[in-house]
Amino acid sequence: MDVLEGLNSAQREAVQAVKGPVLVLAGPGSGKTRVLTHRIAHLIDDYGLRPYQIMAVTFTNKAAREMVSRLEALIGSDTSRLTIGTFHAICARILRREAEHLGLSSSFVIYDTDDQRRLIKRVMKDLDIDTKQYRPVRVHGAISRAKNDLITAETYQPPSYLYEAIRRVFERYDKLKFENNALDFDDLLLKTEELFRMHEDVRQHYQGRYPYILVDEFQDTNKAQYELVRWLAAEHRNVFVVGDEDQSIYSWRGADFRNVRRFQEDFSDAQVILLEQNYRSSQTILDAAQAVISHNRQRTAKTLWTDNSQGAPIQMFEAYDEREEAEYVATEIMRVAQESDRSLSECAVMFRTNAQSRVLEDALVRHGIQYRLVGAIRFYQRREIKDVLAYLRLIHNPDDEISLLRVINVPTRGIGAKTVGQLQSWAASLGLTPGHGLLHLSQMAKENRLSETPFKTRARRLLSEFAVLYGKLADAKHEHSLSELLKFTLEETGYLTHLRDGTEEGEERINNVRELFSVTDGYNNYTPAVALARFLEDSALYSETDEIDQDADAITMLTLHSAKGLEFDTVFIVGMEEGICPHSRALEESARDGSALEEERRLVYVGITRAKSQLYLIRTFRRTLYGASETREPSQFLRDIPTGLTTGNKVRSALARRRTAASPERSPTSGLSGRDLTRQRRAIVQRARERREVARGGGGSRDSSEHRSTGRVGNLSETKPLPSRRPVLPQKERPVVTQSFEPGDSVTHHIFGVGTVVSSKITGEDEEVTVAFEGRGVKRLMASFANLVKN
DNA sequence: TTCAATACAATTTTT
DNA sequence: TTGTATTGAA
Repeated sequence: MDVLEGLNSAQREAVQAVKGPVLVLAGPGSGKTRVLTHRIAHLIDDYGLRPYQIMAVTFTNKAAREMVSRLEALIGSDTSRLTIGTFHAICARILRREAEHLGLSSSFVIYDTDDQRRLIKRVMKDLDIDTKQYRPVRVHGAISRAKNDLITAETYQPPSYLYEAIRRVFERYDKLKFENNALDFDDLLLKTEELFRMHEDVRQHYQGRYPYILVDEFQDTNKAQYELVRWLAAEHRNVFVVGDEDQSIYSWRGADFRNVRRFQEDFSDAQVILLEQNYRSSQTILDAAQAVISHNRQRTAKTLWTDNSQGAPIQMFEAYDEREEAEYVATEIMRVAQESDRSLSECAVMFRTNAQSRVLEDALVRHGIQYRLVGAIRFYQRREIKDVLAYLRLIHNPDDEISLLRVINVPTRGIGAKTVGQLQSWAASLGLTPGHGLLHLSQMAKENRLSETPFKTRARRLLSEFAVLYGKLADAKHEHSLSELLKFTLEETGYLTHLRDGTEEGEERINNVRELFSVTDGYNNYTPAVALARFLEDSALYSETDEIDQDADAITMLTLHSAKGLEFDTVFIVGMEEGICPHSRALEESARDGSALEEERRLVYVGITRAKSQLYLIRTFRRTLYGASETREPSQFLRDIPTGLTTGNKVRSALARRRTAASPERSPTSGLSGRDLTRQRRAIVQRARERREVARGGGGSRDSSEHRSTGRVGNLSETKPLPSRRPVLPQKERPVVTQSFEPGDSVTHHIFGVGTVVSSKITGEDEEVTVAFEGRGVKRLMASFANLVKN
């Protein structure tokens, strides 16, 4: 198949510019992903490159996966040798291979934001730095930003004496992290850059290995990433970067769209190709987007154009308050869906802050509209998942103190701060990390040498019990498959029992943990040790931001940030008010420096350009924020849009608004006082939520797809369960409880062997069985997990 | 050590 | 208003 077929001339040019540096400036909806995949296909099919000579960097794992599948459809040849991934994933791989050059162990774990903050807090406590004056979050931000700029603890120059404390934290944080055999997200980039800079032979190896490099979303690279690209491309200079300054919305994470300019300076012979034809939006929408973004000063002007028709005017609406706003969105969605016979999946509601989603959810539930909330609480950030992962990480890497501290008293074992402190100093006195100290302790316990330790009776007992438990888990990693290890860990630690607190939330947490098995099952082909390492790596770098299932008949609710890269037929942007969009923080900052406001404008630009044919820009007259209700001003960005492109501009009088808000057709419960109305509505939402619970929990198939993914999915009905939204691995059937156990029953467990049932009780959907195993002690097991067989 | 009361702060989040 | 982190009593 001809990979050039169906491409316009600019796209074609970009695909065929094989040699030398190329910069593609790609407007929204201009087919840049298409260009990237077709270019790779061209390199392989027509140019005769081997897949392993190409490195393609994307910004999310999801984008990488998408590119692979598109590519496979395009060329059908083997893509497994291609290097496609995020900077972080590619760097992690390189670092593990080259660990020895940096004095690292290749089994390092990767600390996420949460781990980083915990460690920073600890460091601040150690250094006796006031966490009120210096917020750990801020300190972390400062350190992370420095690292993104390739600044290390040694080269960090405190901008004022206030920052001297931060420098000290930075130094100790890095040192401790090293002792924990861990790297944080930022280190992955920083250390790889260091590797290339300090080790010429290594650098040459990778330069030779990857003569062709492609980078997507180049406007969102930070300095570290920029330098990495520079090192890699220095030899062959076949570097192809794609970006759009106008869509740079992550500067607060260290991204610097000026890298686009920098690229043109550093590679002065770069071909610059503009993709200006928009295939996505109506003329009206494109015009509005251009009108908004043209007010930014720091940008290269572009001439976006489209062959698409003028399309419908942009619908403006001022609601009385956020409830009416939500109500309006819900009724409009129903109207649009009915009139145009479109799937709900063609609709999206976007907002600046996550806090805005709640009222919307309520309205959608009331109207029975199915929705998907992107990026609520991410699966891997859930407490229960992080706890379990911390156990596995500790099993993998005993030096990981952050993980140890996380789990040492979860479930509560009576090991508090004081005992932990004793353990730390005892281990330190032996020259061990606390994790290795525990392993040592477990050995001593076996040899009856606990009296040689300084711990007092209670602490000695509790600590040694935990040490023995940990020793057992650590031993188990060599024998069992990953899923078995996970199961063993859950059983031995009693973690699931700990979660089962009788609340529905507890059940949900248990289900989440169970969901982990569907992931670990995918690693069972590897040898145990490799499986554990791979799994930890993948889970650290994997975020299922939005496994958006395009087919599900549900609308999508998401922040403007997470909307980047997506498109919808109809888009609602709510909260178009000063203080929300642009956000008040940005307004404060822009008093000193206009760039914060420019980024807010880009955010709106991104939002607008997601829409294909219909756009709604909605604001309120009055809104309750942090418990206080205040009148609001329309967003300044609305003024940028010519009135000729819009409709519904009339602002009704305050009186009329109030009447609308309480009008009979909107409120079936009219006649009630405001408070009663609220109560009534709450009851309705509550009932709808309960129905949802029933739909998910009760009866036949226990598809828990809505828990598995990042976001929540609302309004699941019995008849239409959403398909699984975690495409990573196929879901395995959970063992169903088919037996019930009586005290005295003799049972067999595949790890613990033969035992006798002591007691059994039905809890929720499961059965909790207490069994005395011969020589292995008394265990409490979940019947659905344990696969107990009656003898 | 644990749990409940209280204080406090509050964007955005590709890794 | 809401969620989380810290503090103080049992």
